[in-house]
Amino acid sequence: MAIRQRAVDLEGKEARRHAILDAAESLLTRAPERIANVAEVADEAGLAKGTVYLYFPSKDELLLALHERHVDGYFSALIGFLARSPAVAIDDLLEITLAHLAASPAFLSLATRCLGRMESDVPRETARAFKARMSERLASAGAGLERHFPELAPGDGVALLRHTYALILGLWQMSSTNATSVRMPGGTCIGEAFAYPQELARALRALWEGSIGPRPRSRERASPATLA
Amino acid sequence: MAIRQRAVDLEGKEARRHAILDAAESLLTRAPERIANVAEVADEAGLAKGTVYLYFPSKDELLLALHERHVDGYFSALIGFLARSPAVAIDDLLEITLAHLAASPAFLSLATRCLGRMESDVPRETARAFKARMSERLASAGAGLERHFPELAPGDGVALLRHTYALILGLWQMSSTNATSVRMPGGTCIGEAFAYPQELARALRALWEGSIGPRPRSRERASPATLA
Amino acid sequence: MAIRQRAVDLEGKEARRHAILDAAESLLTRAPERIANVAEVADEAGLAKGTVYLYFPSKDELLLALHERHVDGYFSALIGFLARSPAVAIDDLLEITLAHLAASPAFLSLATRCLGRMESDVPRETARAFKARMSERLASAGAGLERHFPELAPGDGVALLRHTYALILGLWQMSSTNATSVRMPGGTCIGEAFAYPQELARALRALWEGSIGPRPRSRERASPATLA
Amino acid sequence: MAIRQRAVDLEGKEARRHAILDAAESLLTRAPERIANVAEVADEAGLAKGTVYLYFPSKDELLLALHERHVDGYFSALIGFLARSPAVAIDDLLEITLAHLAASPAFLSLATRCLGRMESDVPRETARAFKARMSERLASAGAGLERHFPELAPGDGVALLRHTYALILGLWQMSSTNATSVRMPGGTCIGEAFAYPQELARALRALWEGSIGPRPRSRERASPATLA
DNA sequence: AATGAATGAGGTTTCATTCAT
DNA sequence: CATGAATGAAACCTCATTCAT
Repeated sequence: MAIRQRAVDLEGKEARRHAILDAAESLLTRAPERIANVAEVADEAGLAKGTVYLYFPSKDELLLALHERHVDGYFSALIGFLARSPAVAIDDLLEITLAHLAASPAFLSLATRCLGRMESDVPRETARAFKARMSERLASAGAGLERHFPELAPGDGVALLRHTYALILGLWQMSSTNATSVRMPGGTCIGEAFAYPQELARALRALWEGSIGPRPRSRERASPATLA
Repeated sequence: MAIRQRAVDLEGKEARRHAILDAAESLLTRAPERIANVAEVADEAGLAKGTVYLYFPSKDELLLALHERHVDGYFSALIGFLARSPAVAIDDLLEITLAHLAASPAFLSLATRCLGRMESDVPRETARAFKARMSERLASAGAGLERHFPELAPGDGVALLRHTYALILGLWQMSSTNATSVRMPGGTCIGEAFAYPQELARALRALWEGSIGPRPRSRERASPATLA
Repeated sequence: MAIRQRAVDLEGKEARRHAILDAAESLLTRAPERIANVAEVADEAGLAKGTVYLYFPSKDELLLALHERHVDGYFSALIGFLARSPAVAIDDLLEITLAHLAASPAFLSLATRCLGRMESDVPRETARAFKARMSERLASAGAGLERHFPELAPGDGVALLRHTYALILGLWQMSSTNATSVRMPGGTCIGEAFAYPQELARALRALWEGSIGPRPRSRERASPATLA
Repeated sequence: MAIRQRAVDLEGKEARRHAILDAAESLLTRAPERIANVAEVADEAGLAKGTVYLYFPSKDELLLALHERHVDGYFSALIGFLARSPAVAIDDLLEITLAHLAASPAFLSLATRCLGRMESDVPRETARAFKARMSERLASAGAGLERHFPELAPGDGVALLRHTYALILGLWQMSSTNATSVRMPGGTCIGEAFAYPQELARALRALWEGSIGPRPRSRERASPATLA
């Protein structure tokens, strides 16, 4: 009974934690050019400002947790797919990636900001813990990758995923100029800018082919799904 | 806090602008975990706070200008090297890249923060202008690259450089946790982290080989110069 | 700088709002030659700077609110008197006016500064709202005036009050030269200046007689109460 | 020769002084919602910032000098008219007044701001000197007025003018809500606001009639010239 | 546990004025 | 005389965090 009560409480706590993250995500998606303050997040979650601090030790940790939820979703999908599928092609991974970015419009924008803040404002220990969890995910997904691609020596899978994620991030930061979403109008380039999804597809294919050797492009997915 | 000399002519003004950037850079290098405020920068430059605002319209623009100076230095070196050299190997480019990062310890840290701020705080027009200048540099260096690598179709050079720079950035952000410099003690990994220079070399080589085909490694530069 | 008590209910909040205005008024009265900054006001109220901003959106609005409290007091007294008294003589109104100015030494000085700022710095909408509330008060008091003076056609009461207030303001501005209060030593003129209360009495009497016809001076109030 | 040279210099100085005032006036008229800074004034006058300080000891004194030029123009016109005309009617004075305000759109706006600043920021002595000069003008014009209106006892003319000017000022401050000019569209009232020229005419007539007795309205000038 | 009032450090920017050239 | 670069005081406001209720 006491245990059950505690479980209920824990469940309730976790649910509220997620509600707060949902609120932050919602605000971030709705107004991507700015980062909401704690009062707004609390308000959006239907809570008082102080309550947020019962669930997150600081605003930075809240944002980091939201970012981590994004990352988690992405890697879960990746790991799940690798576990499920008998055969995996590069384009499959690309598709999953782009689909995820389209589904979480705030992902890269938040990632960029979180990483920017981690450069200075986030406490060392917090950042370390975050990196550690990130490593675990990478290791897990990397192992899955290695199962499918015999070309990959042990450890090469993690590295490849690391490079992949680095490209996803870095390319976004070069393309986004207060860009609100990854949606591209018809996939066309405007001016000097470039279309993020197309460019990412291109870069990742080069990276992967350079890592595991040239792959024949799967015919039916010749052009990657346009985002959004 | 007396001025050393008034900047009367255009030349002197440019010199003072650079002196302010030098001051900012110096502070950034000395204390990488925080970003100095304008008063500190002014002080470091031996000027008054208001004087800084004669040369930069805002603190953000000051930081962006410093970042741009870094970028400029890197791409100038790249372009210069491509123009000078009869033959260019992948390892040459890698070496230049790593050398530059080692010479500007604040480069990637600042880049990360600038990009983080550009996601929200920097005025749209400022960010746009920055991206435009960045594009020019990329285009110039990309053209140089295409002259050396006949495998590259027109436009592929710029894209490759873009991907390169994206990797440099993204990988840094995955590795740095309040890391102060790219210096690595003996090149060994500590804990979950990974050695940035080695990892970057590996990733770039994959990217480049995936883009322009496999290259034999030049023998005399088998291992990239360790950063310092 | 500890708080005395938290303002939890609406009543307490209103009280705190007034406490802040009291603090501002106190500072203004004590040092009329300067306008305190927000930190000083907060300090005087025993609050933190930020707390002031919980009650007033900006410093200008704080000052305007104080000014409005002055105006409100004056017009309330006027309206109350008009409602209470069976018969009203010009000298009664004059007396109320002068008494109020004496009781609020900061009134006209603040009014002058507020109006000066409204000419430029105050946001259009703020100024508009202020004027609207001012109009209401004038209308209310004007109606009361019309009830007592049958000579006044509908609408003439408001106009007369408007002119009255204009004279009060304008004459103050011509007389005050860093004058701290309306107190005059013995009512005598010094140098080129003139005695504000006497001059105001004279001007208002002319205005009113020009508006509602000549009135016999009430004998027992031949000379207006000297201000103190 | 030396004298002539000096005279030329003095003339030149005076001319430049006026050029600076012209510049300030021009800016004030062009953008009435803000007060230009010294750099802008200097720029508009085709001079350097520092040069302005060779002709005016401070910005406040510059503004005050401009304001005084306005006042001077108004009283000169008044005095001139009183000296020239064999007979003077109230409407004549009203017309001159309104014409002047229309010709100097920045007059009252600047006056309001100057008086607001004099309440605190202007040095006591500067303000005193300004008031003294103002008194002289009033005395001179007041004497002229007394010559035309035998109803006025000695000293009453000055007082009447003082009250007149006070009404002009005070009424303006009650009407202007960032109003840019005294121009009124067709003389109609909008909302709670009132038309400054009409209201001023009404108030001044009441004041004057209360001071010198009822006057028959001159027939041909039944309605005062609309401003603009 | 929840609230939201209070805190106050923290940083940016403006601009009148000075003074070296 | 003229310049305009340099100064630096002055003031505002935000918002993450704390803590009394």
